[in-house]
Amino acid sequence: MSVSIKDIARAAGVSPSTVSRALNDHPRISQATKARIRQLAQELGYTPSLPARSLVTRHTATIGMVITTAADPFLARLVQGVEETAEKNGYSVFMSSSYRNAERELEVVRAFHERRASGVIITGSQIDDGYLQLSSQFPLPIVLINCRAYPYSVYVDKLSGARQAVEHLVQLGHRRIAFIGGPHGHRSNLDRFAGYRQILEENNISQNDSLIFTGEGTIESGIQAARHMLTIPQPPTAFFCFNDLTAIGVIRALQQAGAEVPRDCSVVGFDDLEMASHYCPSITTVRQPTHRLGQRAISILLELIQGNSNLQPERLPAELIVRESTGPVSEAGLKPYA
Amino acid sequence: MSVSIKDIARAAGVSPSTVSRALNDHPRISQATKARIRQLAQELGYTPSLPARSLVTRHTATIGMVITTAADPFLARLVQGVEETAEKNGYSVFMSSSYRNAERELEVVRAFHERRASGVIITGSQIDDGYLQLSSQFPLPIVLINCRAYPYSVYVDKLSGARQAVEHLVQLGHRRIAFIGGPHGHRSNLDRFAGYRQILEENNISQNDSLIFTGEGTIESGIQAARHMLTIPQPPTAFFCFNDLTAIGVIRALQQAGAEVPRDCSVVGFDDLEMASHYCPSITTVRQPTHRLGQRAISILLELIQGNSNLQPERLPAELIVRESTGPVSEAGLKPYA
DNA sequence: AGGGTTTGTGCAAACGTTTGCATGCGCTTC
DNA sequence: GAAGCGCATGCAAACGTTTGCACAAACCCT
Repeated sequence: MSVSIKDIARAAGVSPSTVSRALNDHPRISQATKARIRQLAQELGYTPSLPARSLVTRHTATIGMVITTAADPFLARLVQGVEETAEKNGYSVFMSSSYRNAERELEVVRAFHERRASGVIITGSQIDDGYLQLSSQFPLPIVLINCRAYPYSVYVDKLSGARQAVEHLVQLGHRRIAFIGGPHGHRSNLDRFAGYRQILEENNISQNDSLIFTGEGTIESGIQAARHMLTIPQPPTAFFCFNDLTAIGVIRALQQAGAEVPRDCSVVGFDDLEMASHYCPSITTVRQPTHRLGQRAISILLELIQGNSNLQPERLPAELIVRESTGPVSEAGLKPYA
Repeated sequence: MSVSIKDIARAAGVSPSTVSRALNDHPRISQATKARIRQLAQELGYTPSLPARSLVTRHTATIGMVITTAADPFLARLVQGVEETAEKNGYSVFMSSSYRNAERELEVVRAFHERRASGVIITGSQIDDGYLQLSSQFPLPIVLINCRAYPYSVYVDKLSGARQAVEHLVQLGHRRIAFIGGPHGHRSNLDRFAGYRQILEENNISQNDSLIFTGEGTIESGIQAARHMLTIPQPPTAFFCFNDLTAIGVIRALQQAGAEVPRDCSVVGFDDLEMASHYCPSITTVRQPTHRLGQRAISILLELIQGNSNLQPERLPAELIVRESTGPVSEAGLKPYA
């Protein structure tokens, strides 16, 4: 249907190869012919067919990106970081969502490979280093974000982020600090928990299992966590949450129970969503360098595409952002319901 | 680099066409051969090349989706709606972001066309019905979301949504209702404003220009709007906001100024972000049927792809969700600063 | 036993590009 | 004025697939 190089050739009275060369600015085509052909291409509304071209050049100039879901605030600057560098190197970036579903994730990677994408960047992978086994099925470069078990990856040092967050609470005088975790077994959750435990230990605070809660990283599960913590005999004076959504849920539930944050209880989130700085109270949180994360991911992928496979997981630092949701431990604190 | 149909043919001692037919389950290939070839394809890690196939079938099974930015909460269910129906019909959906930049939007559409996508769905278009002029440059089906000036589109009836919202405020007794608009000149903004004016008029409330504010649809601009409204002699008793982010900004600024929502002032948003139901107070807002919006957009696109061009813009209803941020008008109300 | 049908496979063209090589032409150079 | 050269262009193969047509072998029916 679309107009092809042959149509232009016919209209210009030259061969298809001349048209191709003219459009690619080949030195051995006369200026006159180039001008004429370009004019014609313009008039006929010609757009080259990348599939056809890629067949011979073996290059699609396409990067696939697997995201969890289109509305994840974590993606905003990350995708931007990827796109900026990709564009500079002549690649286009296309996204497709996995919904954190392993089957679907593989389906998406397969879709990219079928289209012969030059490489793939994956966030929130459910497969993780399983890709090492799948390399014959997916013989294209893959870079993972926040999976340090896979050799081609960038990850944020969440252990250090968690340490900073909990240390901040300890320095404010808190000793009964709840840990509201995320989906069970996830590495990023383990890192946060490890940081939490390390700081408690370093400060000779004994770990109290009733202060550990396994959530899902949603507002809803934050609400549940806080409500649960209000039922135990000695409620915590501070919450260290898996992410900002959880923190929002916690704050919400505490406020509904009549408590004030941070007067009666401190809350720390993780991620630094845009919302975190605008919530009421604004939320103390751990920021991941998402833009840089994207930049590094695409850089590693480009290296991989160029054949350099001598790479290691790259670590990026996390940063504590102190805002209004944390304050000195209070004497009153939370009153348990019952 | 990748293994091709020819490699399998060589290994199986048959011709490439037999391999192709075997893999496509052609009826005239013996079961024995099919089994042997499939086995081989599996072992060699063969994945068909869609670019090559599409060249002859003239079908890429690919839908492009232009989004504003990967983190727009508006996209969550919309993309899902698109993907579900697309998948059922054998298409994959890929997204790329325009950042609300006209130049970049065209670049993305061009990228999809170069890759011979079967069609494109665009949200937040800066070009709008300009695509009618560009149809020779982009001879592929395009469906716009929320642009009713373009014949192939689905849009939400924001006029009605705005009317419901403002009427709700009027029924609560409010008469000094501020309108905090979005980016100037946008159609969706005009609709909201029209609904606002209609309801005022129908209730014999004279329009007061000092209660009109042009914002940008961000939290920040909501903050500015509210701060400004606190400086005028007779502050509003209610805010009708362009979107939920603006509403959050407004609420935030009011609270910082010592006011309580909804006791001293009511606030209505637009969009029903997940956050809206979890903010404190939870936000009365207008919900767009985003999932349905996506479903209808892809359905129209599929029609278009099948050659049915006898279509009209389709309208979907908006729905008012009443929550905590609105209440009866108070006697005290907001006190102007100065 | 001979014609017809069915069954399984291969040949070759085509899709829209790119690109190495060949070719034809006009110009310079001795 | 012939040889050589550079310039502009065309021919044809190739990329990985699909598919109409041809073909050969095996089967069936009378």
